[in-house]
Amino acid sequence: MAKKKATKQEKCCDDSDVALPEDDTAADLAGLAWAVAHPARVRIVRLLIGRKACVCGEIVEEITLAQSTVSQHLKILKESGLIQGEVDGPRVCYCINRDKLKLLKKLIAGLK
Amino acid sequence: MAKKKATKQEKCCDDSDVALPEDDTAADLAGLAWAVAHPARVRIVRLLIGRKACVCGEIVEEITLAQSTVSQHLKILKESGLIQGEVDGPRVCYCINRDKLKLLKKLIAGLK
DNA sequence: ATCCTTTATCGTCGATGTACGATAGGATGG
DNA sequence: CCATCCTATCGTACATCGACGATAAAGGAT
Repeated sequence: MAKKKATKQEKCCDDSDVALPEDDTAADLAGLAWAVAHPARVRIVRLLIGRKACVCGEIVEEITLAQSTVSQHLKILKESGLIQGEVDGPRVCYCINRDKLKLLKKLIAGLK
Repeated sequence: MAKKKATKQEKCCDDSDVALPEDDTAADLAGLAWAVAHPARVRIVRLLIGRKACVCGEIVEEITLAQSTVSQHLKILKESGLIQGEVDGPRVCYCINRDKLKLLKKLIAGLK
């Protein structure tokens, strides 16, 4: 039962035994991809990339969502490590974590 | 009330008015990112990149999940456009959509 | 001390994701 | 035609997301 007789196809499915390389990065990539897997979060990330940093309130103005919803998205982004929040008096100043962004790019670019 | 007295910070938050460029791509990026936002799907994508193509059954063997679950992940990947399935007799042969993969890479790399 | 501003968290609701077993559908082989 | 193999889909259960309003918490400002 090891070899099929190739009834009609010859075109499909090579049997090369590609061991999946470093499977732990799958979770890393999934986590970072998940962070940008929502349009609002993509917009936030782009906004933060465009500026050096940005106060939460400004983000809420840009994104047409309730403040609490934006806050949740910020939390998700923060948990992924893609952004960082720094308390600045009564406000919170968010900025991109360039290293994480670089890692995301590397992992995506490494898909080959 | 337009300017704050800068009580203690000077370091934070530039006010440059960066209009978010092409917001429609946010949804595209979110959709593609969503496709790889799960470890199992990352593994599937990598598997399909490593080989030219792969039958569903082989994928099920590689991924330690029930066949029905793998089938669902394949469906999600197919809906994102990242992979394509071609019926090949009783089997289904999956392969990467290189164009979509390229688009994903482009969108991620364009995050700057 | 009190008010106001800013942000995070809570509670809720509906929708969706993730996982599984069971089952149906389609194609091949005997 | 019937049995078998492969895959998709269904049904279910639980967890989580995504959205909102309301509220709490923390830090100025008066």
